[in-house]
Amino acid sequence: MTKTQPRTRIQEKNRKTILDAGLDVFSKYGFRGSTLDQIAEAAGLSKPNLLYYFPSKEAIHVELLEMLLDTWLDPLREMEHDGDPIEEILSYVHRKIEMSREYPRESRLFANEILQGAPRILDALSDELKPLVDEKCALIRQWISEGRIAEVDPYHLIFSIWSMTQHYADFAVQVDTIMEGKDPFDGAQKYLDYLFISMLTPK
Amino acid sequence: MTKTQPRTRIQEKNRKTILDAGLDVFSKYGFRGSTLDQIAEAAGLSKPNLLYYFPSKEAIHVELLEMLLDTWLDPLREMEHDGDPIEEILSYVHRKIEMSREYPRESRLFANEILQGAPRILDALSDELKPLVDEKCALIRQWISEGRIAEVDPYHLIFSIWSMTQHYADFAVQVDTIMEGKDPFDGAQKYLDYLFISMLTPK
DNA sequence: TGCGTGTTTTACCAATCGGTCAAATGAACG
DNA sequence: CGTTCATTTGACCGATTGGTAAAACACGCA
Repeated sequence: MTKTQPRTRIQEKNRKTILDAGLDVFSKYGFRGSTLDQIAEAAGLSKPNLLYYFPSKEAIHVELLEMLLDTWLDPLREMEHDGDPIEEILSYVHRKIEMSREYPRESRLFANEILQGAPRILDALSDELKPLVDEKCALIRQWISEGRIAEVDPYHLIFSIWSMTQHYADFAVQVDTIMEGKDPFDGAQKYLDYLFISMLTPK
Repeated sequence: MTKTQPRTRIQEKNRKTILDAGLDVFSKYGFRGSTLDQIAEAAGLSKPNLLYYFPSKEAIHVELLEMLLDTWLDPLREMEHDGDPIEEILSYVHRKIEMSREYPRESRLFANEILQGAPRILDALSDELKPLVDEKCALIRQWISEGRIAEVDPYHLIFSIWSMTQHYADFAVQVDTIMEGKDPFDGAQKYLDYLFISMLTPK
């Protein structure tokens, strides 16, 4: 089960180059719509050279998805019982916004995979994502029962955080067309803060 | 500039069948990831037969996008100056939710196009979508200046409506995995009502 | 210098891609 | 019936697809 480690410095570098190029292409066109030639050109390598480092197109995609899932759920994991509930939720929103700003390609890669029916990630959604979401929803319900936040459906609360934050990465072209040059992220953070404070502060 | 009308009943029927099959395939795999063979099989027709009704793969895609845009903006157009601002906004949210429930494929087709950089729709975004959004944002600002809704950024307000409502169509696989069988739309509507009333009701 | 290992390229393959064409079929009508 | 036009099909095309094989190259090291 241990992953084969790159042995040389050049292998490490070229694998990273290929994965970065693959992220560029896959995040735009999805798995089926992407070609090895595109990835090869983006990486500045020849197509057979790609296949020297990865056994197949799918292997590149799978490795990208695995790397993605590893880090994608971290922000949610960090939402914990300790502090003030609303601050915990706002921090989670901030982390998600920051990820959309810093890693928009990863967000789009995920969106593309889900749009295509999540063929290579569905098991991970059931085995990793769902239990984590269930756990955090139980935490949110506890906050509600303690009267520390307003009574909202925790699942839809999480969906709304995901959708609004990832929207700025996944639909960046549309957002940029409408906002015309202005950076959307600062305004988004202020808006989302206000939104969740309004909704979650107990009456 | 007038569109060539189908002349016979059988043409009308087959064109509809092809467009429906194209919507199935394109909404899942995007333009580049979809093949004429897939569409032909989904339509129950032979590939050359498809090309008897449409000149090319792209022509099918373009016609789908044009049909989509025609109806996609209607819910926003209906948001008007007349009634109570919060009711107007909630009605818009309801219409958007209903479109995600009734036409999830159209939502995913749009999402795929935007993810791929909107190559066939970017002009329409600038020429049709942006002016409409600008107009409605001016309306929202007027409501704010009249003190009838809380002071929120109208652009991010619209983005948040789009993202949260379309999320239930675009990420249906993920939502279903987490909600396990339960219909998400009823809960979504209740949640979104509460969210926007909380946020928009003037203090 | 030569040797072995790791890396890259050239040439190539079968399968699939979007699309064409001409022939075959179907249906309406006198 | 025969004619005409709309429809469907099978055979095919060049380009592109993911992937392979083997030779060429690069480099460290004795």
